[in-house]
Amino acid sequence: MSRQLGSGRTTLPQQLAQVLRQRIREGHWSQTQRLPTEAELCAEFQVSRVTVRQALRTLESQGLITSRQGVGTFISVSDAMVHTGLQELKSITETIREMGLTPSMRFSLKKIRPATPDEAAEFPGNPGGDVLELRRTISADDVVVAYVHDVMPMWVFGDDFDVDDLTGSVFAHLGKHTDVVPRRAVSEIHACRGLPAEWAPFAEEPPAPETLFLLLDQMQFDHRNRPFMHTEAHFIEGRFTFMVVRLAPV
Amino acid sequence: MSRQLGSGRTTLPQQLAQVLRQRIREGHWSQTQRLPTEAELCAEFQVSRVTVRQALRTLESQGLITSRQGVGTFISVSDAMVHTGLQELKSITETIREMGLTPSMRFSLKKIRPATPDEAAEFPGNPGGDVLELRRTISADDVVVAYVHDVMPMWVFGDDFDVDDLTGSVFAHLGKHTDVVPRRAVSEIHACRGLPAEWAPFAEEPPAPETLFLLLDQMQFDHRNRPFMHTEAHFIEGRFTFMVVRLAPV
DNA sequence: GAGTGGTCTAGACCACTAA
DNA sequence: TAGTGGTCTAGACCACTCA
Repeated sequence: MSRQLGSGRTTLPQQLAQVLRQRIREGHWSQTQRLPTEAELCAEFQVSRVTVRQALRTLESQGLITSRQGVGTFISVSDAMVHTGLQELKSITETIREMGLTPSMRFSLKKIRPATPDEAAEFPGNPGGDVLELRRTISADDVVVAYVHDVMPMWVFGDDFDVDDLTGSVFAHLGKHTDVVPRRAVSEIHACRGLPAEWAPFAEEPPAPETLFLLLDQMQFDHRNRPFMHTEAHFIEGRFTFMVVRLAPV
Repeated sequence: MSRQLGSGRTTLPQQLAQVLRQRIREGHWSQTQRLPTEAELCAEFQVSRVTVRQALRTLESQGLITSRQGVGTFISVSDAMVHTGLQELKSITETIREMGLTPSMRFSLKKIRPATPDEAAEFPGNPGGDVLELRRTISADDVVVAYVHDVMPMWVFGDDFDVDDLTGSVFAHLGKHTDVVPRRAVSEIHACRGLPAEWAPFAEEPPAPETLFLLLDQMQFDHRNRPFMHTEAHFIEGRFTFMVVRLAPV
């Protein structure tokens, strides 16, 4: 049997990975824990082996499958739990959704202001020199999981931007109203006790002063390699599990 | 000019990435911050474009370069600092060495004992049922940075193993004396206050009870997808900076 | 329009595993 | 020995950037 992949905006390996991920989730191969051979996947989806292998490598880097030379390709998570690893760049709300929870978000600050000297250096080539500062509280199933502070240069939004347009996921807004496509982020990870003092005026449900946090301090870059967003996200330890799939150097 | 890559145990993209990394470090292209075109790299190293692109993708995932369609490929770190990200599987000592520091290690426990029921479930197919338990303190430039607890099934080492053989890096020992090749690891990351109580008999330079740690709790798998090592590493917050390069899904 | 990176193919050969 | 995944090539066409 042969199936037709679409010819849309996404790449073939991306589409194929999506289909295979779906089948794994649905338990298509749960009896044997084994996927079809690469040749069989080529035939079914009418794509080259390189394309199949790239899709499989994506799933492997997500920890879903592993291959053994001379043997085959196997599912490496037995249950339906599909963790999204930190090595993959996704919005926080999307990550929550993939965990099967319902994300929600409350903005406690949306402010356009001049960039500080540090911010001006972080975001070179920002005509006007203004930045948008956000503070928001993110919840999963109505339980607060993170306090997030973002700074973005105003070139991202263009001239006809109204801060009230920004209501839900920042990534979703970017996709709809701008040509900024997030491509990579560089994050530092820290352990941290208590929320920084500067949060005091903004945290509407302030955590206990001794609360432990995982701090993700990250700069995000778009498809043209422009830094477009600096995020400090404080995740309450224990309410959110971070995973990383680490692979040996190619 | 054409250069010959070796034909050794490593793949061509791997070798090419190594050469390019070296050149970046040496500042070959620091004037323009721009690498040769893909076609030029193909010609110089006598490899196909697919090979060149795979090497470039490796460097990109390490945060060293970025490409822009229609323009070129550019160096994305200006100074000689080369961070190794968490998304890459390396031994702790190697990571320390790449930061330009000198790693050292002190074992406070090396013990062969029967596996607990949990451990037996973690390591299926372990004839004899014994595990090697390690507790070690890792230092960088003689400053303690991490407390590490490892459990490994004894099949890893074979029959002629003497615990006294194990003196330095565990990964290095595996490479020399066994056929286990680390391939991937799945890590959970947590923030944590104080060292767990079970460390008390072993921590020779115990940290203050309120010390903040980043805990990496990881299971490592070898090239045949066998789980061979469970590691709980407590890193003292601030003495070690963890970075992750996060990429948008292919 | 010239040149760059982005995507995809068909096919070759090798290394490994298991029967 | 047959079948699997691992590696690599040559070449095609497209999308984007910039002069």
